[in-house]
Amino acid sequence: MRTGTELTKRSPGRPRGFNPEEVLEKVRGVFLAKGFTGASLDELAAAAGLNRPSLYAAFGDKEQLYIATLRFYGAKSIEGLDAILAGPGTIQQRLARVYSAAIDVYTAPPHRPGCMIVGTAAVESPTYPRIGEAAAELLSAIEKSLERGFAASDLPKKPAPAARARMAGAIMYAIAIRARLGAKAADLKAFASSMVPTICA
Amino acid sequence: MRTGTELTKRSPGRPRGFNPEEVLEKVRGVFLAKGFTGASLDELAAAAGLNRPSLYAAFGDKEQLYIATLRFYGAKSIEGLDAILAGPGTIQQRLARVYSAAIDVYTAPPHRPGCMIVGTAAVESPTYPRIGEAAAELLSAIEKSLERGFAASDLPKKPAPAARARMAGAIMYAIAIRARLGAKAADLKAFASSMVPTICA
DNA sequence: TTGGTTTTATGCGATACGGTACAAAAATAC
DNA sequence: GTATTTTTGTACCGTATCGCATAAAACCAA
Repeated sequence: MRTGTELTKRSPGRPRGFNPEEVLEKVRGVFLAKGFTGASLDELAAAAGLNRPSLYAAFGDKEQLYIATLRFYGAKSIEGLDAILAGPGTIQQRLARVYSAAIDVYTAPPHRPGCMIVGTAAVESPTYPRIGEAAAELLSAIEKSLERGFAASDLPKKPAPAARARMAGAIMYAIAIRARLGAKAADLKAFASSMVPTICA
Repeated sequence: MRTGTELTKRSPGRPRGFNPEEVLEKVRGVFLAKGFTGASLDELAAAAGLNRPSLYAAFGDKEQLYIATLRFYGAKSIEGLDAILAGPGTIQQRLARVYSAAIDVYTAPPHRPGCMIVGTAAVESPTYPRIGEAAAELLSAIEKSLERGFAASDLPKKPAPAARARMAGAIMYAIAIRARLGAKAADLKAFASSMVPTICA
């Protein structure tokens, strides 16, 4: 590849040996399994395939790294949510697909991690308010996505799409909690299926 | 007081200088605010008003102390739940009272701690399976209590009381999460009020 | 080649943590 | 009173932790 075709302007000095987004994805697994306080920088650096000073230089301290990971994970999740809600089928079918996909992720072996926001960020909120704020923003964004889905559906406008979204979000968070506490995917899917008609009533 | 009137038979050796249940109550505040991993034995011992060896002798290691606290807290919560559900009024009124009381506790200053099970136990489940098991048992007991309330009500038997209880529990867990992430009590109460008719439909 | 700049890698250093050993204290049993 | 038993308090040990200091490595510019 010729230099002129490269869009990324290379700054002087030694280039990074890693892609920041790939690092966030690898680090996410550790935070998701162990939580913010339970994850050590050694584990995080090992999972990312680099050493602590590199992590530190790229993302700042552990709290900043966690928040960056949380936001990255949240953005990806909302993309997936929007994609399913914009897909084919009735709103009931799409909502059921949202829950099914979420439950598959939440109950993935070996850790049944649930959701990173609900399962790991919430506990830190009193001690690390910035984590709590970021998590609250993400839950709000998730409910906004659901609200768009309901608003674009043919459901009656009472209850309001925002009210349906709060309810649908609440069911999602509860599923995430129960998944992390060991609930079986089949039970969670049965519960979700039973809730879809109620949310869409 | 004469020795004969004392029901508790004193065993030989120096008596304890503390009441175990009172210690669990004091320790609960630290676990609730900081979580299991985030709470240090120094903080826990200081909150309990005793020193680490005494804590250790009475309750075992930190994990056992946390689980004892969690079970104690859960039992107290379920007592309160049963009491409200056995009180006067329609099931709708009683359920609304349950949520209102929970929200008052969940949003108490200064930490807005939410629920200990949802807010602090869930995160530890992958790393400390016994904590996860204890937490799952408590959620199950909470839903059993709700189920008893619905079964004893005059609501139609379809949906089944157990299904109503799962839904009511899910709403409770979601409220606990949002409380810990900073949601205002008024917003949570409005949400809970909007859900009561749906749960009791 | 020489100099400037940024990223790596090793390693350190101070602290905090969980858990326990050990001796003093406070009660009962004889 | 003496012995026994249990709890209490201090002090300690080994380890894990976070964050950084320092120097080598890898790139660009001239």
